[in-house]
Amino acid sequence: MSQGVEWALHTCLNLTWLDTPAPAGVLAAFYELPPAYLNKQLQALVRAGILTSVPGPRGGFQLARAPETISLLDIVTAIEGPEELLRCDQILNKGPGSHAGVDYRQSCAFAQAMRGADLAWRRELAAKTVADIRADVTRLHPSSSADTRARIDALR
Amino acid sequence: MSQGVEWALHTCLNLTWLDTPAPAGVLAAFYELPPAYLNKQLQALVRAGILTSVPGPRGGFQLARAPETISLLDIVTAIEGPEELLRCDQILNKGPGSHAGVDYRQSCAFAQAMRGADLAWRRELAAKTVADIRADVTRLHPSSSADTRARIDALR
DNA sequence: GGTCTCCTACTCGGATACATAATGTCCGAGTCCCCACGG
DNA sequence: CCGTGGGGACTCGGACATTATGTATCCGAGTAGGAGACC
Repeated sequence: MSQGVEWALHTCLNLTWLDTPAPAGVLAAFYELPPAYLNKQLQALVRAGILTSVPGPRGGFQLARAPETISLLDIVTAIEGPEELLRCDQILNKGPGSHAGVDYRQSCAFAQAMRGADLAWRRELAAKTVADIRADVTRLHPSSSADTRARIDALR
Repeated sequence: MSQGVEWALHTCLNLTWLDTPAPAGVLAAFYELPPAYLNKQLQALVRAGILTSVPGPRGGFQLARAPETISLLDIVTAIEGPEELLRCDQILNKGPGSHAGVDYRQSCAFAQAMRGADLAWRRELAAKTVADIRADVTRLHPSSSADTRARIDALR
């Protein structure tokens, strides 16, 4: 799975502490990431409606909606795309009892099982929001909010 | 996720109908797959202890143990490797409050959440065995056993 | 002093290279089967 | 007729190309902000 997912998750969390846009360069410097490449990932989050971008000076990225409404699944699908974990190519079509017009994504027993596992995975990810993570972090490290804001301002 | 997983799943199911080894070429022709590449995937299943291979004429691959003891997870991990879906690179180490000696695979809230989803996925896959799939298929298509055996023999 | 204009610096956004892993192919080592030969 | 040895064909196994995907980079379009000139 793409490494950009991890970057996107942490960056979204960092953005929850802020109330003004932060440029991609600053967000990248936070974890010493390649700035242009993080920018690319953030663009995907913008397309998914998770972030909004403002160009020009004092511009950057910020959350498009409340952290409570952003699930981890939203971020993962924004980066990785909507395809399920195992893309079923319906090789049964090439098999012996292949009837044209049959959708083996539905009838194939393996596809059903894999889809079930895929749904379980997505259910877990959909249940956890960025706000939940922020609450967990705040509980363990109450200074995170101030620390993050300070560091962002220092890099700005 | 690698396409070889789908091939391995269906091939293992086909092998449950047989009691003699089947060569990779025959198993590949069953679904019109590239023979040498399927061979490569089957080698991984052998290394994982799911199949056994016998060389020479009348040789090929066969199940190493009862289908009831082969879970879908076994096959997936044999092909894809044991890594979890999202490999956490601990980018927090580069962050502000990074304390050396802390394993962020454990403490990072995102890593925990992703690990939970990963476990849910694996639990689903581990619960379903090749024998379960075979039972499902037999229920819907009782002729599958004879059909598969006949086709394998025809290709042999 | 206030206001308008222009210019500069800064940002995102997409088009462009590079690296890595998945996919696909090929040939060699080992093994079994079959057949011919000898007893 | 039966046992035995050798040749041939078949199989896996790993080493070698090729393609696709993820990773990384660069430059252009657009915008806000500020400096300077003019009223």
